[in-house]
Amino acid sequence: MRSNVAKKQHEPKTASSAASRPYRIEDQIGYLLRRAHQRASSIFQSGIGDPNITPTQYSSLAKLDEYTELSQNLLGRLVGMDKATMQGVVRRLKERGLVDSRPDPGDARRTLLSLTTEGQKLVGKLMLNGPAVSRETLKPLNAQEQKQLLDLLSRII
Amino acid sequence: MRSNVAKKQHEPKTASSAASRPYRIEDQIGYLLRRAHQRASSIFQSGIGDPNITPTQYSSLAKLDEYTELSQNLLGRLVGMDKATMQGVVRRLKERGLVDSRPDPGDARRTLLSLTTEGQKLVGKLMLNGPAVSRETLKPLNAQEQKQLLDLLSRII
DNA sequence: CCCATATCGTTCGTGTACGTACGATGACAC
DNA sequence: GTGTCATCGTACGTACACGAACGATATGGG
Repeated sequence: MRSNVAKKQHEPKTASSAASRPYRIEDQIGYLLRRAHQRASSIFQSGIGDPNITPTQYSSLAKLDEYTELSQNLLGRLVGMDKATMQGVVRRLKERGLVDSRPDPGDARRTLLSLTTEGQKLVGKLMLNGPAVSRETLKPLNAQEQKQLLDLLSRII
Repeated sequence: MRSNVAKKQHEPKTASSAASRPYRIEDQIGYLLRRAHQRASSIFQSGIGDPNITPTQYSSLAKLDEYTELSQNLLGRLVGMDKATMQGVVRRLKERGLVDSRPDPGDARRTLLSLTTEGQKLVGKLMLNGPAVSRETLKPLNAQEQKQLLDLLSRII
């Protein structure tokens, strides 16, 4: 017992002074979020039904389906994307003919975005797969844990 | 009660058949992970002590600090990065003089990576701020919830 | 020994994601 | 009205993340 204290003279790198656990990258929230997000994206890509649609594109299409018409800036706020990022996402969706735009008659700064007929058809199809993608991502957890995780995540956003 | 059934002929978009809740993007695990990861990255960037070090670079440096010398491929596996991604991360770290490399004497395919003196000094400084970054990210939750979240996340990776 | 197979690192292309800076427009105070 | 300030969309640069393809090197079976 006493020798235990004596040995402390040369602490290993991973030692934890005080009561806090050792600081390990693998236990940090940022690291875990990055890894979990990677896995979720991978499952999304293989399960949503169109390998060319990314998660951010999907959420943008879904929001446009919900609201019919939105300014680019507002859409960005609704799906949590920087306006510069939004610009690239919208450009690609327009290039593919999934989204259309027209100037806002009441505010010359704004561009109003909406789904094309093709965009509506696609998002309708993809949203059928949405629940299965979420289910697969959460599969390692039981029902209560799944709910807990969603709740905890939404509270740290 | 009976009229309720009759009305079902024209369900709104957000209707949920059966017992499942309506499918909303904001409640999906992938969406929440993306947003949470965004916030964590933002807190990291402003709190780690060097705005030019990214989360992936930080975890790479920390792992090299732990293992002294690693092949690029193995480092990538340890920090959960694609080898193509790893290549870019390592290139930038070498350009900044934080990481050094030498050919593996026993296997000509491998490159052994290690921290330079400057890299060691920097990672030592940054790791002092690591706990505060994690604490800030988890601040909206109490101690038990924080533990739960880390546990749930590690189980879906 | 030699060939098939696997691994390692690189390169290229695409798509997020963000910071910064810029011009154009709108809103408001004066 | 005119000037100031905020907002909207754009442009550019950097960094992650992944798939695909490639050359070089190891390795195991025959």
